[in-house]
Amino acid sequence: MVKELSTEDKILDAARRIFVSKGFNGCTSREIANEAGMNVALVNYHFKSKGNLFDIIVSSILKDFSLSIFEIMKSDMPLMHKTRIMIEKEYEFLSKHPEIPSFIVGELGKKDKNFFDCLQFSELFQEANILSQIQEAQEKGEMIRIDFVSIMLLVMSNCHFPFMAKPMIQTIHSIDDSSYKEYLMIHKQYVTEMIVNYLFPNKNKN
Amino acid sequence: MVKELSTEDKILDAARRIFVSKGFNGCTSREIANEAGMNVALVNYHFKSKGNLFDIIVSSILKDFSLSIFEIMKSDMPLMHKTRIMIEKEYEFLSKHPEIPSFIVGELGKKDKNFFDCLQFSELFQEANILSQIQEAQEKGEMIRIDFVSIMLLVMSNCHFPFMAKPMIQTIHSIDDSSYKEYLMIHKQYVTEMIVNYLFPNKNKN
DNA sequence: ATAATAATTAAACACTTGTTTAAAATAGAA
DNA sequence: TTCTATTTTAAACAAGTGTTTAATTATTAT
Repeated sequence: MVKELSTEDKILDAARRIFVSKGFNGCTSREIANEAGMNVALVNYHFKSKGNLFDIIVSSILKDFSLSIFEIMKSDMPLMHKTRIMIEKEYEFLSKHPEIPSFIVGELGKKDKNFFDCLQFSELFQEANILSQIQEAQEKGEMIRIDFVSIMLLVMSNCHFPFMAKPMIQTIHSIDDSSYKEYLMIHKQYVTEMIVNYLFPNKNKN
Repeated sequence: MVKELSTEDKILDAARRIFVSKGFNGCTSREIANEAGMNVALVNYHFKSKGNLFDIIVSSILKDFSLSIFEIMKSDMPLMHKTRIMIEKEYEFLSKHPEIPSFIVGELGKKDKNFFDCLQFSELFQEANILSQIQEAQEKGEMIRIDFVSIMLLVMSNCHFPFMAKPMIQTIHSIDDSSYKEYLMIHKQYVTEMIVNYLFPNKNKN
């Protein structure tokens, strides 16, 4: 028993698939309508324009993208463990949505509109207890002195880039999609150890 | 005294600027011709088509992109120093061409054609003495056991991503281009220490 | 059932796209 | 100069673009 999606949801699903894989300028309204199995005019009937539809998809993606991270930030875990889990969950999320990093970098960088504003990072940081937790760990000497945004940049660099670099790495290694997934799981271990060792140099070995 | 470029070079320069900042589908032949200060038909007279011009630009960029790295690989330095210099030079190159990482990820990932083939990585690795150097360092216990491509992925992740993430970080930090450049220089230090500490855990502190 | 509203369609609209054509301008060689 | 080949231009071309219109179908409320 397949549950039938509403017309709007069908369009949103199709639009997300196509926008993510081809970009805003790499696809047409008709292509999205066709993927959703319906007429072109319906896309503009339910959503005002192609640009408006794109904005909706982008907000949706950015929301998904930031949700898992902030859930972990808010959680009540020791900072080192939190860092490990953050990397773990990020690889998990990106394994399900591997095109998102390339999409964000490729589509959101060159637009005039700034999509990142809507994320309201600062407020979310305040809400999470992560900032005071970092300060505390640094005062105790458990963590090196480094600002929060740099930490996030280190984590994101090592989580997102391996997914973006897939075409290149696959060419070098001559491996298929399945083998690349395995390769990513090994790389995740390297990344976790590297970052944790760097941020928490005095940690107990176990 | 300004030296006048040839028509073809003027078109190539304009095409590179526009392709890099807007992508293949984000710009038009007329836009490129206009940027070069000439007629549309001239672009197709000197270069067969928009697609052909794009291919030429991509090869040129990929060549620049891989050149500096391979020069360092081939050089006669101890492995740890080589790693430091590689990160240093990569940040230097990307500071001059900050849009290249986003361009490569955004444009080369979704194309049917595989642009990375032409780089012939394997042959270049053989030519450089880096592989045997790594093996030697690992047998001596100076370097952890990790394959070369993973090392490169670690280095590239931490060099390229910070340039791609510029729009996002600037939004979070509310900083201008100049401050972001300073921020990158600090981040480069973090990255260098983190990677070198991880790859060469028994190194002498100085 | 009937009227009113919403959803869907095919067709058309005005505009931009990459590319080509044919004429004009320029340069070089005889 | 005159002839020839190359370079440059304006104009046109067919195809594709996002969007709108007007007519048709489906749904809902009375």
